[in-house]
Amino acid sequence: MPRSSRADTARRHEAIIDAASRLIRERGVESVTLPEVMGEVGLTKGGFYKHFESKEALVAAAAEACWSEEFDRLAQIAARHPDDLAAIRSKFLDWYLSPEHRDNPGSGCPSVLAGAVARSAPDSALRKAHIAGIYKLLAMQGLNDLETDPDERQDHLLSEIATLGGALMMARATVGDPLSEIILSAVRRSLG
Amino acid sequence: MPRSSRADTARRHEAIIDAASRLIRERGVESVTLPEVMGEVGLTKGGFYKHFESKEALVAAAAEACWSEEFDRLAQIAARHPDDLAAIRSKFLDWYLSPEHRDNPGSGCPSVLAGAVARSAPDSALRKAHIAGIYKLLAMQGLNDLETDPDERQDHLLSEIATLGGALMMARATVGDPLSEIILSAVRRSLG
DNA sequence: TGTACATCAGTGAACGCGCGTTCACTGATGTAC
DNA sequence: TGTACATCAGTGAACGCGCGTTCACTGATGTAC
Repeated sequence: MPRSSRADTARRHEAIIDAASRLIRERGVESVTLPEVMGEVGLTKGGFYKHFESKEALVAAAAEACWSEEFDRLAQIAARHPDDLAAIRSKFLDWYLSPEHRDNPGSGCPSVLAGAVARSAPDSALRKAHIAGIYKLLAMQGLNDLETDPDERQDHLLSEIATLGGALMMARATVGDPLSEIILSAVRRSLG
Repeated sequence: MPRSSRADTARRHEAIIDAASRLIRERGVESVTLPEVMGEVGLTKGGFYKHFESKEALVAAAAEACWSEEFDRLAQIAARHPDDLAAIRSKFLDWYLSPEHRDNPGSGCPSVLAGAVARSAPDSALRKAHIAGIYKLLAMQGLNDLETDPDERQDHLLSEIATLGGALMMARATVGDPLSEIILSAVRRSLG
């Protein structure tokens, strides 16, 4: 199967990113292999380098896709509850702290990538993509300029985001034990 | 260098666990290799299997060691402020959300292993060790029997632990950006 | 619209590499008397 | 306390394996006229 049409190539390019984005969230950056990602799209590994410069570049693109998914999800919830910020927040929390989200990291929150980001080089494309994602998330909550000086609303928002990410991580690490569900519902109640 | 004395062997066994525990927290379970761990202790890789059945078994032992370290740290802080629970909590939070802790995962909180735990088999020794660690941490805070029914103190404690883990994870993922320090201090203020 | 040719997405074999694990061997340690 | 022997922690070469990456090649797609 030589040379594909431009449309096919573009479609496959996106499919590679989508597969990587899902697999990486499910099993971790280090455990996902290029042959596996390419196989998922129906291609052989040799062709990978016609799409990306390296595995690192793919991982960064996958992280971006993962953040886009998160923003789409937020936008969808917002569209379902126009002009009702409380309902939007509540529905988002319900989903975030649900067993469904816990059990499906492949289509879940980009926070699952935080460990890999932390271990990546200071100037890695992955790190840049992840930080950009966090800034965009904050901007969507109305936090456009971060202040170094104490600011109650900013402190509260950042804490809440940390709580969500931490709760998801703990719930996933304790799957199989009653603790997992207890964490999800405890945090859900705490966040009101 | 054939056969070592029992004392040397026991000392090396602990050294292997300590090295693994540090390296795994720094770079992730998948990125740490057995030759590397053994080299750290001054041995060759072949000898590893006289100490552990597999890499998996070492990782579980390393997780246990990592939790022990955490409990020692808590005990040390407690010893410095006898009968002053507020001071103990405050000092612990200061340390947990400090740039020093953020920048030294190798000697830091076991929460850094949560991702690997989540991806490990349902009955893995690593998962068991991690869950046992969380239960012991809760017991130290006076939470001996978890309730499925709402309980304000329990909800609050679990949320706080989630917040700490999430904040550490976010701060590490954003190192190099002002956001990292902002997260640490915002969460520190929010937790009072 | 048709023809000639250049482009380049994808193939599949090959590259060097290092992994986790096994194994025959070594020789000081520990044990039995 | 001394001697003879079994034990076993550690060595280093080797195992099969699969990784990320490279490359010569293929032939339909896209372009130029």
